[in-house]
Amino acid sequence: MNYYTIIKTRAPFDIRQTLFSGQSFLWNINKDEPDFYAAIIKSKPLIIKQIADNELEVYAEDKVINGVPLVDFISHYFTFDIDTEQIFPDNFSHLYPTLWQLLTDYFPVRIMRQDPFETMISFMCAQGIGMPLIRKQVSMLLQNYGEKRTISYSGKEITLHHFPSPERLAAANPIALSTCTNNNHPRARNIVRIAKGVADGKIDLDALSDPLLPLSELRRTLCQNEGVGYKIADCIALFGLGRFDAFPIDTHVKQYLGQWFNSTTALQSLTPARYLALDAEARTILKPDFAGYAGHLLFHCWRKEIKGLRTF
DNA sequence: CCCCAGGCTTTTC
DNA sequence: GAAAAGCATGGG
Repeated sequence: MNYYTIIKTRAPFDIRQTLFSGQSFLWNINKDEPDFYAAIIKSKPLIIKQIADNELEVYAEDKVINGVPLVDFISHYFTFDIDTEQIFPDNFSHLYPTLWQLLTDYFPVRIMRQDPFETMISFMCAQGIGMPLIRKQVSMLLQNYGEKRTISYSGKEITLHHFPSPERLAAANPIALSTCTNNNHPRARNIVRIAKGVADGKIDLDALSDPLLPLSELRRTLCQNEGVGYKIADCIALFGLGRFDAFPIDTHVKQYLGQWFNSTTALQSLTPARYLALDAEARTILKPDFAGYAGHLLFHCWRKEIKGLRTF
């Protein structure tokens, strides 16, 4: 870690809540020093330490990451260009004053522009299990299939792992990989299969990153893969493809749509048809272009404030 | 043995 | 076509 810089954000930013809001399962908190966060991003180790509400210390090996100056890369990665208070409609605070009060604690949370493949695999691990178990699965994938990297930071050696490449997961034995998927064999099979698709170029994540691609088409393409339905497809779009209009609907989102926004559809079981109906409904409550971004803040707020669930 | 946890696929009407 | 049942695993 021979390069170090300070980044100031315009609005308050909470990296801890951001990293552990359930959008990323890659970043690790060092148990001995709970104040810094480390991960390998674009093959480059990064260490980030929050020193004030709007100030970060960033340690890297280079001033440039993925061909972009470090400060610009981090600003883009954590979407510092987005003002999270402004992503809600103008009349939102008047329509839902009690909710708005709860939400103010969550404006320092940002959605990250994560790697598409990493997001795809991570969220395929997220069906019907709790969030701590999802973290465990992804960290096991890193340990068993991700390239190991040791770095030194403040006099200590820290071990990190790359997220496994598509080629590496494509070559994995599904039975062996199932130790990383909660012993769920079908899930392991689907992960290996989709990794092969990406490695072969049959699934073109760069093409899917085109911001002009209609959301419905993007979702339809992603759903052609076994193990990916509407919800996972929308998560890949939102967290991995920078599509802040994508609005993933899971059990928690369904619950808050019913409770906070009086959706009657949300009170019924979540069928594909109702998924699409709720998706349309959410766009009338939230700004369509930022429905998913706002939805993630609502999701995190709902889980923590109302359900009292832990994310790590 | 029950239910729940950031769903998806197959069967059935 | 769409609703209902089945699936899959660990933890409380």
